Amino acid sequence: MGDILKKWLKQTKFESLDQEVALNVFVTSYFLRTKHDEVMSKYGLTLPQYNVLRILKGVYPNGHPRCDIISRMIEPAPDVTRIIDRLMKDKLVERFNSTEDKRLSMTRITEKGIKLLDKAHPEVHALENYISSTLSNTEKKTLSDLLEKIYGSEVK
Amino acid sequence: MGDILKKWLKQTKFESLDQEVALNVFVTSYFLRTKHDEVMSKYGLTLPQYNVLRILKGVYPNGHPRCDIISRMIEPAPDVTRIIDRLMKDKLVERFNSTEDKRLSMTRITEKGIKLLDKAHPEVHALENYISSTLSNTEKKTLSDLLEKIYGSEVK
DNA sequence: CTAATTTTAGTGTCATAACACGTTAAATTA
DNA sequence: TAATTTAACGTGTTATGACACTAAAATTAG
Repeated sequence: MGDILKKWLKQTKFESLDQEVALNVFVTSYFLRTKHDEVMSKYGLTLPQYNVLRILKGVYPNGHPRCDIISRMIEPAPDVTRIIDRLMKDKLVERFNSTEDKRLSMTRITEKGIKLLDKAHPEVHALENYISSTLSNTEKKTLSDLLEKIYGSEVK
Repeated sequence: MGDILKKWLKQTKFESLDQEVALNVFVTSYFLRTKHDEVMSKYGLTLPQYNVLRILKGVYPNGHPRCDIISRMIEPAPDVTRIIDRLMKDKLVERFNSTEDKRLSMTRITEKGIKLLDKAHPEVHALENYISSTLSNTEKKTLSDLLEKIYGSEVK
């Protein structure tokens, strides 16, 4: 029980089962995040940049106001303005103003941005499928259910 | 299935079950990390700082060389030197040189550092127990096992 | 219909993180 | 034993993140 986690952290024991679960979530997340990050950096993207592009691709050819982008991110970043600035510099997204609500700064992914995502897609997919090699379908569903229980109480 | 995750990300569907699991790990991690971070900031600590202190407390009254600290961290930080610098400034840790291996820069937690951890401990504990309210003991073990399967293949 | 409040973005500043390089000491090899 | 390789740190630089503040537009309250 927990031998793999112990090896990772080079610890011999944990304070509680709850601590062990929490640590396992952190370590797994770090593990997958790092792998994901390595893939994206091959395409010149940081993880937050990739996430913004992914969100924008979902509504293409429409755009999203900044606030919407933040609320859809896995890890909401306070500094989306500058993330978009950098994506703009690479011409992966473009900005335009909403006519209905003049406060809104809309961002749309460009053709170039979509092409980049498409190019990276197989590798991202392969990474997600990496999980396949270790878990059965039933296990994946169980895992998802258990994780959702943890943060579910605070999702409205 | 996955309704909670869909709400969090304001998405209506996922590409695959594997993607869903990965996203769930990320979201759960973000959720717990943020809560953890909020607790630690009350005590003037960042998450990496807390982790370094926690590791050093484990070997007190001995110290650890920098490289050992990194390898025991949940999220190995490349910049541990400066993290330690800041902890030094607050007199929460102290440095000394190893006599056996003169390359090693050893760090030891101070009394003040231990006192700070002890003070924060109940709240950290409460946070870990937060998971208790949503999962049974059996579920916690299942969850830990499944998570370890994901990253286990690369732990030696 | 006006004034106060809320929402949304952007900017300036400071702290932190990431990355590459240089230095020293230990370990290994010739 | 000398030369080379490896390991461990620290530092300088650049990029990114966090946070507070400002401005503009929309919404709500009176």
